[in-house]
Amino acid sequence: MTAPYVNSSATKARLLEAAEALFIEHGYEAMSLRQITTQAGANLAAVNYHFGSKEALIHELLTKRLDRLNQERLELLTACEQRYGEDALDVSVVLSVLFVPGLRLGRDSAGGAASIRLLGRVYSDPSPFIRDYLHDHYKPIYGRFFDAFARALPNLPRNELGVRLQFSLKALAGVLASENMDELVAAMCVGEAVIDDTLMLARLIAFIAPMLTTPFGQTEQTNAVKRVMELAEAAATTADIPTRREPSARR
Amino acid sequence: MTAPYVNSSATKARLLEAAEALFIEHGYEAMSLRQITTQAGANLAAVNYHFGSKEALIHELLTKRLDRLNQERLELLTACEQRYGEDALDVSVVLSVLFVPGLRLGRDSAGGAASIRLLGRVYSDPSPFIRDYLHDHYKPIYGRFFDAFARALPNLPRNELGVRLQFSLKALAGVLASENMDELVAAMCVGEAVIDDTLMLARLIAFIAPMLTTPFGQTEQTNAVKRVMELAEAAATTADIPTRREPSARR
DNA sequence: GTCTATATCATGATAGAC
DNA sequence: GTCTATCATGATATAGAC
Repeated sequence: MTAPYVNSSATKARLLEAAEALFIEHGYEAMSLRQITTQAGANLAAVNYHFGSKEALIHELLTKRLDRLNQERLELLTACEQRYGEDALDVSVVLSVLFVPGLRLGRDSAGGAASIRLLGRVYSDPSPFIRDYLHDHYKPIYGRFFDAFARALPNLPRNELGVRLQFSLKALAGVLASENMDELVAAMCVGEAVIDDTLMLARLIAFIAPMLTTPFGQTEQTNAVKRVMELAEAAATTADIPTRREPSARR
Repeated sequence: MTAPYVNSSATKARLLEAAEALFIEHGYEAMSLRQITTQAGANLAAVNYHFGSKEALIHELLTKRLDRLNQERLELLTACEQRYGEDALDVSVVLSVLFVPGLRLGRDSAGGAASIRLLGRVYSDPSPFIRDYLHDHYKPIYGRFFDAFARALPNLPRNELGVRLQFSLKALAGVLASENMDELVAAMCVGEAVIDDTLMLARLIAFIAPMLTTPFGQTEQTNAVKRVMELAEAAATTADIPTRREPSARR
């Protein structure tokens, strides 16, 4: 019911399809109207006729995908809270709520697993147009999920949670944007009986969750950094002045 | 001694400086020769005269920075192994060895903290030219650090270590590429007496290390994913067909 | 409504005067 | 070494034929 876009010609749909593939492959700046139209078997001017501009095309493309994605995320979070209780959700569950709709998005698309890379592209595309779009369209759900994480991590100050969320999201963006996600996923699940979506998401969450849940103190890391810094300083000085005897060494 | 580049005119140095700033700010594709030359106060043809092409300019820029950076990383790793013993290095120390030279790189550059963003740009730039460059110039040090991590994590199979390293590096790239690294770092260190490099690196390592050290099993995450998936399926079916009883779903 | 042809602009690169 | 002038190419966007 409710076909995705009703008032569109076949070429318009093909343009969206081609644009999505090229966006995933090359990013916003690097994809040209020529590539889009030739890959869609349409005329060069087709994009401007059907959408008005390149930006408008991408905007429609992202809106069609991400707005629905975020809507599903919100509904799923509400459903989880109603089912299990607001304060009973742990970090893994909230992360699942964020990731499961992304997987479902990839399911009904042509690309399949490639649609997850669409998310990675969007998160990491350097074009300001894409950044602004993300900023605007993620604001509404950010606060909602922030609260969910805050309840799952009651001992974490809100400042700290904000920082960790920022880090986690950027780290996730880096992971999703990778060229060879498929190989990574395959290698990730080596030795497992079946490579299904559940396992893949579980591994991804097992990878991201520790960034949020790891305890506070970093005295161990501070000591490590200090020791290495001392060695680096020593090496830098002895590199210029070779007449030195200490075992600190210069290579 | 041995000045970095001896046979260069002043304008060539200014071109490199301007190119670096623009590369950090906008990335490879988005920076134009016109921007570079005007910002350097040079003529439009200056880049092609001094370097031969835009690619050659970036290549020289990156080589000047990253090759030295990686060299310092290798030397520092060797120094650490000699000082503390090959099998005594833990994950935090090896990560420190990777990060400390990056910080020193930023120290003597004009940009200061901006030079860390140079690394982020390089890691996340979508241009194939940059990707190829990274691939070629990081191969030599990858094996060396892989072995170091393998000794620090003796219970981790090599397959698994490879996957986790790939993930960690991509996550790090996502973090470093962020537009607002400065704010993040500031927020990251809120409540601390002094915001120095040591503390910043310690926090970064405390953030990255858990991805490598977190124990194996993900049954908890698998359960979370399964529960959320069930709710998602249920929501999807009831949304379209309110009169349905089976939980198997049709989409 | 759709596509052909074209306009306008910016890019990287080159040739040649000085 | 540096500059001006120019090239060929590819970018987005528009006018107008059918």
